[in-house]
Amino acid sequence: MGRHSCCVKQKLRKGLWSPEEDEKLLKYITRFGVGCWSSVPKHAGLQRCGKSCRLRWINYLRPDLKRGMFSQQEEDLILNLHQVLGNRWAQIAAQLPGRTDNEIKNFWNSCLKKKLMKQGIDPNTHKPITDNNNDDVKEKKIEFFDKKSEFFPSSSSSMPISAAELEQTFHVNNGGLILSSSSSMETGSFLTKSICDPLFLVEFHSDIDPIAYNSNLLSQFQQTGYDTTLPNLANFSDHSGSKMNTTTSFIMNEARESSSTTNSNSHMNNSLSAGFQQMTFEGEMFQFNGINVKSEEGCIGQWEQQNMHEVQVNNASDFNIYPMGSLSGEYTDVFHQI
DNA sequence: AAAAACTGCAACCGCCAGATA
DNA sequence: CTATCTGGCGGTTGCAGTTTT
Repeated sequence: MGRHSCCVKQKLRKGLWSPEEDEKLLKYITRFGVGCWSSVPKHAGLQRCGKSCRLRWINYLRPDLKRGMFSQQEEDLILNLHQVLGNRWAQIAAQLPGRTDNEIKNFWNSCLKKKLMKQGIDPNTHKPITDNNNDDVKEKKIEFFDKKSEFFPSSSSSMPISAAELEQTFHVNNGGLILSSSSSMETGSFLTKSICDPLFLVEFHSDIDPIAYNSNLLSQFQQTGYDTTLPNLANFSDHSGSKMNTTTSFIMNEARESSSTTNSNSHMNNSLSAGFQQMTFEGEMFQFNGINVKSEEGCIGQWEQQNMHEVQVNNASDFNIYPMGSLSGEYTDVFHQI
């Protein structure tokens, strides 16, 4: 009650730190280490409050800070972490070595937030911005900026004619995996679907053997009733931004209870009958969860009674893989014929 | 060239929880 | 048990540099 702010005392300096002040603080911390911040100003000869010293050290002087722009990988990670954690900047920063909560918060507010809004995504919920507030409405469509040539540089002559011709909607309650594009998604229409995933936000890094990853980390979920089938990651890109060149296949866990809304214009034959659904991708370019991929000739994706969805693809470009877990919500699903 | 608007970011503020007297 | 102190956190502000008018 009635507690004074730490900087209330008249003699304490405020505002930007001078190089001299930085030097004093750096010298002191280097020599004595981080301890009681309230005593630091006195011992270091600074006219600052302890809180200010702490902040200056954490956000600027700490030797392990990473400087410069955020990489694409960092940006992707922040987006995914924010989707799970919300504005818990300290927790997000803990996953990004060398970055501070303040830095990430600023980056979010000045850049990422605007980016998402430009894409028609609510930065708070990470869901498409809707015309109404009815949470029961599962299918939301967003029109994106017409920058098709950026995203599909090699197939401009066969661009989608309209969103109506492209979209295929269905609900999924157990997606099993989130695949997210590393570049911003700027064309076409998005549809949302529910997910509940067995893994919790683990990134694949280049130094992780994806096969070992599958076998080791998935085992703990196999008693939970989740179907833990995951893609063969050996041929997928790691998070370094390299591209997948080889033909590969993956199995996508699909809905436990699935329902679909078919669209006769779609290239997919997607039926609700008898619990068996099949999607055919015959050498087509399409997007899967924001990934720009091309299916192999004659490839058939099946969405069967067991709720499995298998698609063979090749020539995917620029994507990252995020297994997410213990998360119920909605995420974007995209199927585009190019 | 000058003023206004915009942007990025460092730093402050107030609140909270845990520790301590 | 209560009051106070301290560190940590997220929201916000204000400044300096840049871009636009």
